[in-house]
Amino acid sequence: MVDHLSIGALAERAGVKVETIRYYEKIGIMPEPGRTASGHRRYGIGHVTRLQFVRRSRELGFPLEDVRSLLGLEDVPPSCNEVHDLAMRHLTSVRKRIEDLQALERTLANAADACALGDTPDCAVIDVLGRQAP
Amino acid sequence: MVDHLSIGALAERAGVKVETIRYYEKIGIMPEPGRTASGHRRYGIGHVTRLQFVRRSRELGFPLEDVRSLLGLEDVPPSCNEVHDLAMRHLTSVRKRIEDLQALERTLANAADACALGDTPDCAVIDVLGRQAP
DNA sequence: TATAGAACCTGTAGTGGCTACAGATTCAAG
DNA sequence: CTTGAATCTGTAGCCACTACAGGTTCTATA
Repeated sequence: MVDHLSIGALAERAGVKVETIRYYEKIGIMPEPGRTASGHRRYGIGHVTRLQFVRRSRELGFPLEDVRSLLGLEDVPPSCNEVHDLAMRHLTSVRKRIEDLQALERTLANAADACALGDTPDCAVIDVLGRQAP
Repeated sequence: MVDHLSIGALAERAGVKVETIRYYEKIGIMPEPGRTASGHRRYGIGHVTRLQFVRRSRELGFPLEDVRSLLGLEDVPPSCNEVHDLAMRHLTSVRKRIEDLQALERTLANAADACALGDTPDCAVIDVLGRQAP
């Protein structure tokens, strides 16, 4: 079975933009596909699966370097333990980002509330921004 | 009173890196300061206040374009209403990011849990990444 | 006063993860 | 055969810095 998908068809199937596919190829996340006589890329089902994997990993917030590891592009395909570790490290950083954003959300919401109530002489938001500590 | 702070002293006082200050100057967030005869920048208290405002705004996640507005660098200093609107729009986007990250966190945590329990034949994390929908 | 090393200067390139564009070629439908 | 869509390559831009190179100047100590 010969690869028959154009880059556009692959893009549609995997839910990724054409330019992104070419970018992934350039940085080695996607393998160089076959070409038609005139130079157009041709893809097969394996490429679809791989690209979907990459997309899903990205949606879950893994940086491309992690995706590289997950795909086994560094040395060998990673063991389940290695993958689990990677996922846990990522999970930790996601949780940290959530906490940071929640703190930020509270500060912002408080300032905006005070502003709406007009209980500071000037603008409460500007007020908060001008203060030293949160 | 003459400006007497070096860029390093300003950086320390405002909690911002020296390079960042020069960058802010280049893009017009910070005004061009006075210079010594030999060309070193000299800053005053006003610069400290302003830079702290910028830093705090950035810590609260406002993009530099918003900071520009908040500082009144576009046209006139913004009214309290305009600031409030800006803050609310930003708050909405922060809340959206929190929700997205929380959904992501659940998916990741589930996969990692399944992995730890070993209740999928292969690696549960890889499994999740390979799937179509969340 | 000599000197070492810290701090400063400018300008440029790199980061991550794409996205957008320019200018050319090729494909597919009518 | 023609037209318009898709593809090709290569480069520049996005955000908000950060890092570096290669130079000058300041400051503290001997």
